Amino acid sequence: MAQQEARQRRPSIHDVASHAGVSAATVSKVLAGVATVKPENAQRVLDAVERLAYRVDPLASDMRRAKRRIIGAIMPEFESEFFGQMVTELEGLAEQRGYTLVAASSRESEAREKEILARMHDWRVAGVVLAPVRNEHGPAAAFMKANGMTGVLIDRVLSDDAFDTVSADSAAASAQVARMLVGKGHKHILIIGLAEGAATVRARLEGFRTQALALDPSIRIDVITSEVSVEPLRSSLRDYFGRGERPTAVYSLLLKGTLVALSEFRRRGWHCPNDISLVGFDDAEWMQVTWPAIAAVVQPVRQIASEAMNLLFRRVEGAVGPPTARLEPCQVLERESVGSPGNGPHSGGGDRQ
Amino acid sequence: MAQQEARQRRPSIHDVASHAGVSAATVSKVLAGVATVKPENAQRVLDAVERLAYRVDPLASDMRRAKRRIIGAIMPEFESEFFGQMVTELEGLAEQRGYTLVAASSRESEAREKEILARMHDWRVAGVVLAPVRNEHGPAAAFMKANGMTGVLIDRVLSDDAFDTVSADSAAASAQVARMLVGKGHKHILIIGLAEGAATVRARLEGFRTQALALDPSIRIDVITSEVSVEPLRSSLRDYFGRGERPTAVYSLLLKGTLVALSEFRRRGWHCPNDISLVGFDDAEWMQVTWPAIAAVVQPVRQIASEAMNLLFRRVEGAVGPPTARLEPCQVLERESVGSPGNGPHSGGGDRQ
DNA sequence: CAAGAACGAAAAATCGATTTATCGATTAGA
DNA sequence: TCTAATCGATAAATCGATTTTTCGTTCTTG
Repeated sequence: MAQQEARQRRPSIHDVASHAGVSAATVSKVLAGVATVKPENAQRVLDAVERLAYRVDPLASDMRRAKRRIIGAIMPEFESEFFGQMVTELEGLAEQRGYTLVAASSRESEAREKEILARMHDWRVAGVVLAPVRNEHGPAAAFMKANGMTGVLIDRVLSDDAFDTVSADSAAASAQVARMLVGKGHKHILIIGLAEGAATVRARLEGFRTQALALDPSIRIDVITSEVSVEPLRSSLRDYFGRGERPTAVYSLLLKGTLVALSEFRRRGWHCPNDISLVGFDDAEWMQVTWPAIAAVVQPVRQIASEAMNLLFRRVEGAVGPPTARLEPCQVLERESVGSPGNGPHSGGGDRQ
Repeated sequence: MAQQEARQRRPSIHDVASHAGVSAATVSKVLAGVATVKPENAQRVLDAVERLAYRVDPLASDMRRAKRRIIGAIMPEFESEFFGQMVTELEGLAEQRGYTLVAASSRESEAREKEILARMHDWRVAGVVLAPVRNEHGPAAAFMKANGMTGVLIDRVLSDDAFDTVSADSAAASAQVARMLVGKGHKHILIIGLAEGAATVRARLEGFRTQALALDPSIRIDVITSEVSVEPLRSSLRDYFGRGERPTAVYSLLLKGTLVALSEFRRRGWHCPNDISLVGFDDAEWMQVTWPAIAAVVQPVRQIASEAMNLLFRRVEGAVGPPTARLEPCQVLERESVGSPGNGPHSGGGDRQ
């Protein structure tokens, strides 16, 4: 009977206190490592904790303090490798500091983003890592500002006047892609992307354009973007190729664009890199096992996550001062999907590494 | 000053009460929709709630009840599409019921899995959706049992004597793959997988073997598995091909195996499906844009998630009775990576759809 | 030896809600 | 008319911790 009861209800701090013959306050102090406890009593508390298998209730523990030991994370999606890794990293980092990470997906919707933020505000999270759907000027960031929440913005942001930001150095990476493509002799390059109204996309675009034109002013750069989803992008691309445009290389500013480009190449029977070269922003595991392997810009997920958490906890602990805007360097992987133009179309598939 | 204070401290139920000229208990009742409140007072409460922009603190609200409105989800990883989608689905489902989902990654470690579970127990979660690293007999499930937690096991499980289970019907899907491959005339098939000690893997293996042998008793089925990680699998596969084994088709029991197989094919310059056919368990977006598109078994993520949550909440609400073991049907996508054997090796790369 | 500092621990207040017990006023029944 | 039942609302207990306040000893020190 007693056993069953013990199995049912978790022991509280008072159970430990009575078993140890001290008050609840003393138990709390021992567990918090406060020195003003007689060693003898401390030992008895520890024994009782051991015997009852007592563990503090984080929810009750968080009740009293204004900032709870919870960190919120909002990602546009969980399905991609990038955000999946990001959540994993953030989770580990929060855990290391004794915090619990609550992650939610905005599913690429700004309305949902704001709702999630409101829920997290209800939970009185100590801080939020927000990867906005569009950019730092969305309603979510405004909500955070209006409610005095502490947070860090990552990924699709450049800089903000209220929050620290951390993102990949898109412009530098794009410039490197430009050097690679122009260096290979490409003179007509197509860039595809989802505009998202995002400063990041513009940075990628301008980073590329500036560098490419600096290297070769006569270069032709076409741009196809879509405001909303990937499907319009797909049809625009189809139209573009349909009316006879023949760039020798395509640079996709985002992963989904890379998939779209590949599937359009498929439709037309074009092979990389003989018929056309391809580079994509964002790496994925499959890109190195396909034939050809796809050249990609690798975003420094770990660095972004770690830097974001550092900045966030600095603010959580009360640091003041103007917000910082960090850019973490990317790595550009040159793989088989990039070659020199003019090898002639359909020159056979025998190009191995 | 007062404004700043108001901006700093969130209004509590007592603030609402005093603004409405009633007691906190009345506010609580109005918000809970209890009928024993004078309409006039209810209106005043609602007005005060509106004016102060009051929102219930879920943490305080959950304090009193034994089961909090939190659902825990433990996945082996977040990086793959399958588990990413799974978390997204579970999150939405929990949200619909007014619960908060706390997701954590066990990072393929049983030790971590148990630790996470202990943390969730500390949080007094109402229930847990656990996708175990190995199977239903691991230490995590034992912990749940020992502590009387309510939960549902998904994915790498078949059935359990304590918890409801939901997983894809691996055996049936594998049988379908067998019909596909045998029907195409394959007589020497290699199966690769990570054993994981998992009943699911065995189900996939046996489902295939049974069906294949039933259709053609003379068929040769080789099996390569690795207990721990993918790297041993890769070297085993390399050895296998190295010593001259030439199956005409490979069936990978898991996504990572599909990637390994593809990269080995690459190394040897083999093309699908002319040199060898390939089918993988688990679909991914990229599989339909590569050349060739990779045939795959699609797991019914939404159905698994939805069924798991239904079962879980039934238990949370107190349903008793023997645990059920659900198997959700998969879909097998026959794509270009599967062909008939004997088209001869290296017959050129011109095989388009 | 008495007054005060120092120490350790218990008692009580607190966090923000929910729920139970209590209480006052109105209405019904005898 | 007096008691009992009913209704609506408030006060108080509760959840499980933490933190502040209070209190009783012991140890100094003048």
